[in-house]
Amino acid sequence: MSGAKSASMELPLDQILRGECVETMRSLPSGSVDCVFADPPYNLQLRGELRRPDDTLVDGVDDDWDKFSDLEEYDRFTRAWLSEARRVLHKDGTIWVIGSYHNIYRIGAILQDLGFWILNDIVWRKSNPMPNFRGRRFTNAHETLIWAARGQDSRYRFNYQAMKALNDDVQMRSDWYLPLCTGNERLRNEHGLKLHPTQKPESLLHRVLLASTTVNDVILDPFSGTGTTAAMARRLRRHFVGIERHPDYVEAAMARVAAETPLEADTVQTTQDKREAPRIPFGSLVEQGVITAGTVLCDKKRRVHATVSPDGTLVNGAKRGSIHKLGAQLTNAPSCNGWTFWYFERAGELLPLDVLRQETLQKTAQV
Amino acid sequence: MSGAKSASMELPLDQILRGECVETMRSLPSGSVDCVFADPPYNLQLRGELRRPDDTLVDGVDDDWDKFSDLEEYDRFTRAWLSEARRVLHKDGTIWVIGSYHNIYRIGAILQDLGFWILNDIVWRKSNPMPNFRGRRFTNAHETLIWAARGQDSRYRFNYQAMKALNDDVQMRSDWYLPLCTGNERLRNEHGLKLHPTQKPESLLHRVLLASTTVNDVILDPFSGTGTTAAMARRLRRHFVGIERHPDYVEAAMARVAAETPLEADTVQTTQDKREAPRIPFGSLVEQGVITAGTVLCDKKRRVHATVSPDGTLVNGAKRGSIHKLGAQLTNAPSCNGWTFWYFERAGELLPLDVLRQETLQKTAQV
DNA sequence: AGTACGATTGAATCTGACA
DNA sequence: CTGTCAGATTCAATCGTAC
Repeated sequence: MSGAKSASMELPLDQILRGECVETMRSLPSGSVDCVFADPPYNLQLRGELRRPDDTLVDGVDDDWDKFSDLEEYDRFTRAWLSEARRVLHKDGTIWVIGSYHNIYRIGAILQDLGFWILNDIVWRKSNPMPNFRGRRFTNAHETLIWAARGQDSRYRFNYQAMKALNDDVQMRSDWYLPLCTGNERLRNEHGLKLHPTQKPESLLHRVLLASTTVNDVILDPFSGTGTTAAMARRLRRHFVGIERHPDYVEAAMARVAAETPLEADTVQTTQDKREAPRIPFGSLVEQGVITAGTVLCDKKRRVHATVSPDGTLVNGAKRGSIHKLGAQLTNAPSCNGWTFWYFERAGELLPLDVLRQETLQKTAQV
Repeated sequence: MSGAKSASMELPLDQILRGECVETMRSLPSGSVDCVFADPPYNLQLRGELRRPDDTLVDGVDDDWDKFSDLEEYDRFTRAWLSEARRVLHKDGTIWVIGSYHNIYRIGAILQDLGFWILNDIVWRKSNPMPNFRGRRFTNAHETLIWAARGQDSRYRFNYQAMKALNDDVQMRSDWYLPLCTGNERLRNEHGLKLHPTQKPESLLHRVLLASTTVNDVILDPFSGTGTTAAMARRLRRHFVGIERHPDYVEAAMARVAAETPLEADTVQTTQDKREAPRIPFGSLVEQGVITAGTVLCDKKRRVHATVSPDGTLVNGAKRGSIHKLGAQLTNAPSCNGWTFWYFERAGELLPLDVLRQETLQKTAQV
């Protein structure tokens, strides 16, 4: 993506801006960020205090920033910041919003109303959730992230192969199993108490950024908090713009970012999608003599055959076409990937054409 | 609960009523059912045909009942049936609604607007979801159920101990891992094709009814379909009222219910489901910082080396792959167990990766 | 009878570059 | 805007058939 970078010179890059989220976003140029990650107030409607079975008090979220008089006010607030976020987002960009059942249905509906196009909802399954102390409901063991493109026709980024690699070579699913942010990772004040009530784990942002952004992309976090998004952006060599109202959080987040060492440029690279690899026309392999005209190809089960022409087309009797077209035609399929359909013989072994393409790619990449 | 039973004499008990859902609900007395389970149209908005990589066609949901002109029409429809459902529901009753990201945010917001009080959202994690064939999104591997009381002050039923027993004596969480409805359980027509495109698994309704109703309670299902709710109600000795528009489905559902034998009253709460085997992808260790990107691994005799990438692949020169694939490649072996092949250094000692996996497993035993 | 392998299938908002 | 075409893309289960 990074179509957004041309406008990025006006962006205050790699900073946490202290200010109200909507007002501050108004100062940012339109279409200037590649991705938004937002962890807005949850509108938790806790009635009174909550105690554990041993009578200790649960430190719930009761900060002022999480208080809204009613659903309508929460909706107005949500519509305001999501509208600004959409303006600032590049047309091919995506947005992530995390929430719980208290607020995620308001968020999701308003996202759709504003024209965002939902791509997935992701369930963050907590390995160590807080138990339900009263035994009146199911243990609330997950939070929901909505991942949406700016619009229905956005050509958004999804690093499919990197996600697949991250999950032992099977497709990454919409349910993610990750622990809460605890221990050393959790920022604490001078009394050893948690600095922020809802600090998100780095592993969550690591996966979000790895899935939907690339190196040097700009990520906007309008509710920056302790700066997990910013820190992970720096670690993964992305850029960030954070917005945060509370000066203590701004300070803590910038210190955290400063302590973060970016990964080496060559180790931050992930498994590439084939769509992004340089395209090699089959004909160029014939030109380069990687495969010679006259070679007879067949499919894996040697049911159909074809001969390579000097112009890179294949010939079977009166039929002629690209490796894809002829493969589709001979199998009566609507389409065909000729690279994996056609095989050639080398040292008595049947190998797919794709092997030749990979070998050529590696040779040219070394230069 | 069963506070609803006084009014149940006017209810057509244990029948599937043929008719439109809103109109038919109007004929039911107010406050007369203890629980509602609803599986409304999802408004999928599929745009074209979809083929698997092997060129077979995916049989998508293209039924007329799932077509709406726009979100506004879907919202009107949703508000209408949820309003009637709320009227028919006893003041201490609860409602379950299942959906996907296409519709669940509309549903959740309207539930809240109408005064329902959300108790949990439940994630049905599918053990065998359909993959994402184009590699453009995460595998859509879950659906969401919202569980809500009629109002904030409802004294609703939740069978906490039964749920705990069902879950090996630990609190039941909000994420449920259950297979799709397939095989013999799936109703089929005379051609062996699925009778209904979206039949829900019995295990799901089993858990829903066991959690939130008691023997002899009345459950209303306004989108009855193949009658999974009705069948499970009968099996668990509850009563049901179904509503279904299509006469074929009404007939099939009633036959299905007739074939269902109620459990003996004393065995109703003994069913137990299997647990999921724990699996830790190597990539998740990178995400969680158990091992950091850039770390150099080697084999036991330090003959080959590789560097850890952020997506959990290993890199050696131009070669990249999972811990298993790269190990196999570098040793020219047909396969390789990367967990025992690769070693890292800790306190001057060379330890296999498997040590990290074991340590992580112990810390976060998956449910 | 038991095992091996192939065919089938599931609520899916499922491509993108270039002329 | 439309049209064309290269070419990227699947996991878990169940069921039927062959051996």
